[in-house]
Amino acid sequence: MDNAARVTTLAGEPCDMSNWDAGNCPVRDVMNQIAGKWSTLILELLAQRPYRFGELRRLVPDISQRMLTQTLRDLQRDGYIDRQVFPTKPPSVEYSMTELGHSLFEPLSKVLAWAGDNHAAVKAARVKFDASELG
Amino acid sequence: MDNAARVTTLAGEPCDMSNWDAGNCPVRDVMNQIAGKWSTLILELLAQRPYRFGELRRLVPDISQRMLTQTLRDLQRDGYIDRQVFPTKPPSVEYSMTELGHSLFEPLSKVLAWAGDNHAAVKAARVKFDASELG
DNA sequence: AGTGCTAGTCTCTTTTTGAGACCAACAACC
DNA sequence: GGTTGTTGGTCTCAAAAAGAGACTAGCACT
Repeated sequence: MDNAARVTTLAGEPCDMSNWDAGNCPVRDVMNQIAGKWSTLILELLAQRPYRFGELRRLVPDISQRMLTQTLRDLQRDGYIDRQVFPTKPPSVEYSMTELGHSLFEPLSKVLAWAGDNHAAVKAARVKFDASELG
Repeated sequence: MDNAARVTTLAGEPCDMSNWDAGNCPVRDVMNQIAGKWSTLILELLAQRPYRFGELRRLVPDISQRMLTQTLRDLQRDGYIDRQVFPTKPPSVEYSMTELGHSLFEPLSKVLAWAGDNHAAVKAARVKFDASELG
């Protein structure tokens, strides 16, 4: 009943906000996975080439095995990466990016590039904000 | 000492992974804010036009006031949005997107558009994954 | 016989998030 | 002049998520 209850997103898709749950709004449903603390990092690595579990763990030193397992499974569930088990001894598991994953990573890499280019500006904004908080 | 300890990101910036903490790696430092559950939603709204606190709360029905306050303060701290207090009675607060915010939103909106375009494919992948889990 | 590698899982603790009450100042209504 | 509503928050407590680290099984190498 709010006259602003219906809003058009920049994606061009109307998004009924009075009925906004995670499964209904594409932005929330898709982004809630990508937005995980480790997801973009893993996607960035797998966009280059396939990696094995242990490699990823070593490349991202401060992720726990538990969260690496979970992040990989979530990304696999959404169709961004593939999991392939090789019957070596001990068995090894290789993760690789799917076509869907690559198509997501194309726009996503632009955001990552922005982050690299504007990291200094963001850090400067933080310093300024924190200084004004003290006064 | 790992021969893969140094990796080049697609952003073109070398990222020393043996020294990878949140403050050192631009991707992690910047993305960890954007990746919040509510951040992209708020950015999407503020990219259209300025909004007041109460408007945002009504537009995103299932965010708690606590998280809206925190998300807005985090986005403001990183320099993406501006907070302006008007001395009306009761005082009103308007949030608007800064230039930095708009420059971030340009690539980010592409990802959001991808989410809208590929929501069906992601949901299909989930159904397939969940089905194969049961078997 | 002992050590190490694989890709995880299980448990416990700490951090983050969510739900909801509470706040002060003023305006409008009755 | 007392009640109600509106503003943009904060505070507390419960629930959910994340981090730390021990533990597993099967096999290879020494």
